[in-house]
Amino acid sequence: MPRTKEYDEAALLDRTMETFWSQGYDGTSIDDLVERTGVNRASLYSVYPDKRALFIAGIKRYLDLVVEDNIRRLREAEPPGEAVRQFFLKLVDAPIERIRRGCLLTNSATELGLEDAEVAALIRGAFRRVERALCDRLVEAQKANQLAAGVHPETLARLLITVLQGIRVMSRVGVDRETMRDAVTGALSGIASAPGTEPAAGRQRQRKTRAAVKRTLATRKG
Amino acid sequence: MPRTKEYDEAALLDRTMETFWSQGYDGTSIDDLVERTGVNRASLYSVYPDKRALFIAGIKRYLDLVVEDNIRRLREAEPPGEAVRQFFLKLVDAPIERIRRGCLLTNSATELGLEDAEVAALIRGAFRRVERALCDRLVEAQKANQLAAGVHPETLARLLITVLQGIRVMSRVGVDRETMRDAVTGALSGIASAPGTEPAAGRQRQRKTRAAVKRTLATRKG
DNA sequence: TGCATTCTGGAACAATTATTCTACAATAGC
DNA sequence: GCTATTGTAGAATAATTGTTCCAGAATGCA
Repeated sequence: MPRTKEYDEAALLDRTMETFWSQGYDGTSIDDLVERTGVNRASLYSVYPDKRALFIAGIKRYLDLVVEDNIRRLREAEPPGEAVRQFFLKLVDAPIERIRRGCLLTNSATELGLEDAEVAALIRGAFRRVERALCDRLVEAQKANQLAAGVHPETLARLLITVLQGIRVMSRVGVDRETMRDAVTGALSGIASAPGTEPAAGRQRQRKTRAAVKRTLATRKG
Repeated sequence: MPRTKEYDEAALLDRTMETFWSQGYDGTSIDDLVERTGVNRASLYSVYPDKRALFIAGIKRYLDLVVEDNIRRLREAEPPGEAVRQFFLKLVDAPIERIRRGCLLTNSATELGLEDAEVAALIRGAFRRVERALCDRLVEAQKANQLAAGVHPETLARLLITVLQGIRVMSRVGVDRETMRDAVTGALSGIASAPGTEPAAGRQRQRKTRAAVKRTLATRKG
């Protein structure tokens, strides 16, 4: 009986997610969404009761697509130590536009805080899922002798999600890659960098080459 | 000749800073500022040309008060390793309202990104100042044998500002203190916890007591 | 006591906001 | 082809936004 829809629901979700991701919650107007999704105002409101619902749908889309994809990458790469390492190196070596966008969860966390309890819970849940995935791989890495025996995987995993969030903040305001790479290097110092290699005792690994130190000092002046 | 002002400029700045800190840039209206500062709209506009200028004034106030105070604490405490340690422990043990507010710089970084180049530069500058202060103390700590010789202070300093930002994100959405304390513990694992004590080799220090592990596991379920 | 000058309170304005409404268009089954 | 039903386009609404304006109030110096 009804007239058929002219828009694609998946595409609508993707565009909604992207818009909130780039512009934030307050920074995105319904008009923006109408324009970016190509879907009419009335149609938007026929599916979602209000702006907040659209936002939550965008967040959930982000969880399903971006976060789950990251977790999959983390879980599937081998060996485990290298999976964790590559996960963080990719973070700072991503294309510049991707870096500048940051993370929808990080951006929403600071923008909304605990103002919206449901959103906050979604964000905390995602942090936990990533933490758990990191922890699992660190346990494996330790068994495979890619992580120093004295390290507590849970503690390191919690350091790592924190570093992840920190990187996302700094990358938003154009902090240089070298600084972020150093942060990652420091955080990963307990993990063997070459597969199967005995990990260096703790932070020994993070000593720089002379060239790297020079680069760092040069950056200082700028 | 003129009529005397009825408001206090320092108080105006403080209230402006606090309002943007709690509510963000987009989340704060001029009406909010009029109400919270007690200063009339016309008076506000007679001193600052627009909302953005008020915001930048608030940011600068934050730099002068909060950031400088943090840096002073970091620079003056002794011994150096303990100064760094206490700096981060205080961060996660702060009163709950303080925790929930997060950091004006972190919040602004994710909200505005590079949209406003001047704001972004102010934020990056502050990050750099803190990083430098951390680095200086780490160099001292290393000389005093409170930091393992193999650790590169600059690298660790960069890890630490990143962790600082990450904590500020997670504390906004109510991540439990235990998680954040673990992150800090992990980040500080190379620093001797008792003054004058030989630092543990790298991450050895972060092994938990049995009680702490139990607490962690209990948290998992909730 | 004036008068120039600055501050203050709030009205006024135009733009933008989220949301609702109304008129119309397109389809599916009769 | 009619009609019930759903989608669409955009006008309408009411609230809020940042900003400007104006009439009056208070001061310091002549």
